[in-house]
Amino acid sequence: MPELPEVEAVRRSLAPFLTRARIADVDVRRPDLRAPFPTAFRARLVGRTVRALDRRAKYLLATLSSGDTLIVHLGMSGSFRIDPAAGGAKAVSAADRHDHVVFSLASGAAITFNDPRRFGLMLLLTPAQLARHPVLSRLGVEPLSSEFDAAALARACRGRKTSLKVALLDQRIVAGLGNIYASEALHAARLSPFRRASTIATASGAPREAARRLTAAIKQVLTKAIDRVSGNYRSSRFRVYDREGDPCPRRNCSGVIRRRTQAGRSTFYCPACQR
DNA sequence: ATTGAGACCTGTCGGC
DNA sequence: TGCCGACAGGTCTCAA
Repeated sequence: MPELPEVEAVRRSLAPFLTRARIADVDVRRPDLRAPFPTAFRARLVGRTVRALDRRAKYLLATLSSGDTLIVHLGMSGSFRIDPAAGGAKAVSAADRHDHVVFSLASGAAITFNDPRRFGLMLLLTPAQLARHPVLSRLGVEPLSSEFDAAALARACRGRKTSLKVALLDQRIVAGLGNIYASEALHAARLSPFRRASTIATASGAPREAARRLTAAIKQVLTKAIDRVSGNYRSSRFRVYDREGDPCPRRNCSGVIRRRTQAGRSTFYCPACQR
């Protein structure tokens, strides 16, 4: 499920339950996610209050009253389930074999982390560690922030010989884009996924027209996706992703969506209107 | 320094 | 029905 829009939707759904909540208990059922669990994980969480729940790229960051930050990455298949558990009558949902961590809150609510593929990650960092931890310090600009503009994208792509699509998946270039929205944004910007990334910038790194279109497309695609995923809106999935063989959804384009592999991942694009 | 390939792990789907 | 390969929304590590 998780690229930036999905992670943001998860953040929004969890925030009302977690913000200012006290953690009453933590049950780690499977500690073997992508990285080993922090030592004393439970001891450092129980009794703490969650001050804020934020997001950076595809990471969720829960700031605790102790000053530590709990970092969660959903990997490919991670999700959270909320059991509001109105006091007493335990209407707790059935346990699943991929329920790996259960956070019990003082309110009686339970927040369960489920992740079949176990590519997810949990870290517990002190403020000093947070400031320099590689998973965060290597991330590029947040695409929905005002810092992200055509100049920033062009600078990041300058001199890059990889394809534009592969560059968009690089979290150092745009933090939070994944395989679906990279394809979607390139289609919206009418840019070929196979172009060299460097072609959106001049030799000195200044933005070309393509960089402006791509920046706007990324912001628009992500913003719409957050609305859709958050359930504010129901629209029908994606314009090109997983639509091989369908007609191009662009008005006045008679192309057909194709699929090709780049860096081991599927890219969906319209050969007629993406240049 | 970049870049691509492979690895991690489980589930699902289509074809035979 | 059962088996098998291909594939899946992510990221890390390693070798060229």
